[in-house]
Amino acid sequence: MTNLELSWALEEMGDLLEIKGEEPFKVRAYHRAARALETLEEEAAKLYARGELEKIPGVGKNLAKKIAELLETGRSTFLEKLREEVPPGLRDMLSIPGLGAKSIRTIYQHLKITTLEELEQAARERKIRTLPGLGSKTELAILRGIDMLKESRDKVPLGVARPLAELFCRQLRSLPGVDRVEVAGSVRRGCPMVGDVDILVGISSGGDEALLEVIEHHPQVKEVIEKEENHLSLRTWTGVKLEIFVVTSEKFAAGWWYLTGSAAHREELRAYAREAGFSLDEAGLPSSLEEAPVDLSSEEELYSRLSLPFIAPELREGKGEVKAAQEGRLPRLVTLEDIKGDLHCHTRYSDGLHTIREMVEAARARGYKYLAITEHSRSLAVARGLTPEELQAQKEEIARLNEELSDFTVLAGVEVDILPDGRLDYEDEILAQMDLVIASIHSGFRQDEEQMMARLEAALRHPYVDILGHPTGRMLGRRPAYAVNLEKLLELAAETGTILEINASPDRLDLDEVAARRAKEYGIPLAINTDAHDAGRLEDMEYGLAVARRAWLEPEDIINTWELDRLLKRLKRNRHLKF
DNA sequence: GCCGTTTTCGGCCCGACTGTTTTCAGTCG
Repeated sequence: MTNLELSWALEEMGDLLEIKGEEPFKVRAYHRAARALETLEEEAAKLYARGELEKIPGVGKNLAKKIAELLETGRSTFLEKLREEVPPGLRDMLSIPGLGAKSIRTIYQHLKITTLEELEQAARERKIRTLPGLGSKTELAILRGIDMLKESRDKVPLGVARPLAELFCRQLRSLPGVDRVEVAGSVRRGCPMVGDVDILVGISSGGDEALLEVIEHHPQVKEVIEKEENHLSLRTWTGVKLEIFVVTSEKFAAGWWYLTGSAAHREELRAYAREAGFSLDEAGLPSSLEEAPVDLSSEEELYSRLSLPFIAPELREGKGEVKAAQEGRLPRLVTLEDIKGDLHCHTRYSDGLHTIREMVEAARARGYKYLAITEHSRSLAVARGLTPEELQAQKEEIARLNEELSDFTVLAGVEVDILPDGRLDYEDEILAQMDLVIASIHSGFRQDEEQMMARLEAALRHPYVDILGHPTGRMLGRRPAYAVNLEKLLELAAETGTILEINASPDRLDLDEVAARRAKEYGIPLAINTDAHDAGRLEDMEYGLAVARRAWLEPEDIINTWELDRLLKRLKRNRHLKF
């Protein structure tokens, strides 16, 4: 049994114990051990063979025994007993924001509901509000939560799908007879949530079954869903559906275009081609992977045969990109090479993992010219928000570091909380001394639109707030956006000159592409920030870029593509200064 | 449940917000 499977088993035990009403610290012990197993470098089976299971942090005598049983028999009597006591369907309900173990127990005891479907029906029939301790707000939260879960059902975040796709591509490339391997589909288009991962393999001679067999037995593969001569459909242990297609190399270019999609883009392009008098065969537009023509050298050629410039995969959504290409209005999309710095990250001062120096070194290694350190403010106690004194100390450390560095600038920033009443979590005098201020909402998510907008408006009108962080507060598949009126927010940002963030963390991607494109129409500058809590996560910039590119944004629209002095001049706080 | 002793028991992150009820329990970050 793999570490991941062990981790899932412990996770499920923890969840079921929680619903059962076990004491929170016991529940946490299971969850902590599950996380430890998930991130464990070595296979637990090897540790077990050496009698060293208890060396795993968070694993003691009891859990070691349960893990040992799982490793030996592939089953757990404890888990099976728990499943008998607690209907496993209740677990899904834990993912509904605002609904916890106690409420789930109440619902189960009174209504005998065990699945999300039954729960949704009960909520629609207004039965939840009749239960003790539950009311109409909880009922609404349930309906909203189930809606959100439905949207992300059978989908994984790009942050999971893309690394997995790249892993399989690397391994496929190393196989004999393979000329070329590329990611296609929604991963290539940079979609924030992905249903399946499409990979195209180009081989020198037809139908190599041995090739697909190797992949079938890859350790990441849990099951084979479907197997044909030139197509393999798999599910990985992490629940991702993988579609691998094999074509001969001369069909690769057309096949790659076809498989990248989207269906809407293919249709838009076909319609254009028909109208412009091209025959589709001549143009090389396949209507299936099998029909991919053999005489196409690249996607660029496909577009140029239609007298069009290359259309980047992120734009291929059938949202006017073909017409724009025809009229020469395609954007010059922002790329990683354009990015000169990151304006939102955390260090050990608050809830980050690394020191300022370590973060700065990582940013320099990426070729950046500047990095803003932006810790949490006092009220966010769980994230060890900084006191004014700690903030001052950090500012001094940053100043010392800047003296050392000749080719790089560290900005002393802060991510200040917008409190539920609209005030900011630091005094103005403190904010005035910072190089850069991000304001974000981390509490009071359930306020109604009026309260929320009043709060956001107060922050945007604040003279020292430069950037609004993760503007809608959504967490992909986990938490819906708070009650924000987007149009009003954009109007306010435009009016007050406040920069809006595209938070690049793959858990957030907030603003999303629709809002970001609207922001551009308003002339609002955007910042793509990773919000990195460790040095490695600075790499999340690529996910923010995917959003920006899908939003048709150009380097000019993104302030962290600008040189530092230009960026600083643009900040609200500096507009009165002369440089 | 685990862990580290103050070594076999007590602390473990804990305060704030929300909804429900009417003084507090449940949930969350």
